[in-house]
Amino acid sequence: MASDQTRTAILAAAERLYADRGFGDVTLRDIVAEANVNLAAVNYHFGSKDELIAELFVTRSIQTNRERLNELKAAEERGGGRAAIDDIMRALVGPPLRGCLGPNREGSTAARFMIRASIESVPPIRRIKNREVDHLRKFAAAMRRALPGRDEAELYWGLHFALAMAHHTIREKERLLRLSEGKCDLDDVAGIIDRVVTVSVMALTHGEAPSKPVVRPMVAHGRLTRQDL
Amino acid sequence: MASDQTRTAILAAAERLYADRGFGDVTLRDIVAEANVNLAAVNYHFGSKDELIAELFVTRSIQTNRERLNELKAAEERGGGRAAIDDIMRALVGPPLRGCLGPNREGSTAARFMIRASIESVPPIRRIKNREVDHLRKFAAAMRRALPGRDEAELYWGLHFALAMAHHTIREKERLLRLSEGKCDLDDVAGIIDRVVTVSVMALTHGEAPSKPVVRPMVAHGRLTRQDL
DNA sequence: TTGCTTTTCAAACATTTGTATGAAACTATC
DNA sequence: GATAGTTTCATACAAATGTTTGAAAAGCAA
Repeated sequence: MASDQTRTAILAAAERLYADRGFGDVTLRDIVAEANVNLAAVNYHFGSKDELIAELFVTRSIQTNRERLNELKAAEERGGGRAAIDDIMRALVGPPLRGCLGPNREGSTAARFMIRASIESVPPIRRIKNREVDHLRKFAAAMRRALPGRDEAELYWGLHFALAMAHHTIREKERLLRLSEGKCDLDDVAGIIDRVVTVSVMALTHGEAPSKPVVRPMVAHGRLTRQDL
Repeated sequence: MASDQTRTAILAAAERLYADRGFGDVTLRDIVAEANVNLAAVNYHFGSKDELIAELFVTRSIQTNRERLNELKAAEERGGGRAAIDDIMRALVGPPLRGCLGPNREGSTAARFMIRASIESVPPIRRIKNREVDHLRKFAAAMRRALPGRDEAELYWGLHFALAMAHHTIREKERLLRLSEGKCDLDDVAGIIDRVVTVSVMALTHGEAPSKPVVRPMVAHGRLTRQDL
């Protein structure tokens, strides 16, 4: 078996170009030029352009999903089989937020690619995203265990809003930065995660005390804290 | 001056096709065929394909923005110059949610077009969305008056999260429906607006009592209510 | 009608695009 | 080192697409 350095070079070049210029503006010829390989190599190694994009996206998605499930599992073990709702939401929104935001990730091609994939929406990526429902069901199940007796629809709305805040922050971070004239610190990823988790849990428990205080103890700037009850 | 029925026919056909099949799958030839006009008519009347898309989107955007500002103005008059935070958030998320969701809007081309524009993201639409910041500043100003002394960043985060929940609900309504197996009622627009407003206000006031109870008094299914403090 | 502007039309343009082909180069196994 | 399988390469293909053109048609004012 030959070294698949051509395959790898194509993947790296494609991810970089898509991240920088978007899916609409990058052609296969751009990619092979960047990767210094022949035009036909893409179809030889991946079958088609769409399959190349799909492979890029599933790779990163699997990464995020694995981190999510790891965090969920850890939280469940910590809680003796039943994770606290805070930790569940944190496991849900933490990985994608950490993966896409933050100053350290500034130059990360993977991060910029995932942001791009969240802004633009091309058919191969949409197809993969549609399969995400099965993955989310695991979180719905954990939430059901954490908040037994709670109306099912409420759980789904809470899950939905948590993803809304996380994804919208990733997708619209430039606009939020511009709107707030820099007052919102998009580099403080931990603080953002706390924010999203806190609001999600508030939405789910509608104001009741959470099962326990939010885990992360301190953040530099004034972020949301629970001061009710 | 001739009747611009050709212009109008193109706009209608384009909006319908884009709404149904997305921006990526619809060509100028599809549009002119649907409108029963000549291919060159698009460039004659609009200059380019992108300008046609832009005109479609600005028309609908202006509609939403006007409704928002009307609601905001009404709320400010009700409050003697200072609108309650609930009403501000409601003015922000109500119009787009009402415009895109609900069973009555099922067949509305405008609604489906705006949903599509929120899912796919093409350059001409992105350009227009970037100008939306000025519009949002008016809401930020109203929020500042409603919650004086509050940290500026907190206000922007609340605004950001409100938009996140509203837009994400519009954009991912099919997925939420599938994930919840129909348990989340996407046709109950008023209930959804209440939900988003309630959570947004909770995020902004982090658990404190709101300036007044949420306006809408009753909804059929069990939705979020404030029971804290 | 005459003359001028606006609008429509068929046709062609000029690229751009992803994909396919068939030969050449390379690699590894016997 | 011959052979079979794999990979690379230059090139061609074929189709789609937004845009342009120049003439014909339609409107309209005098």
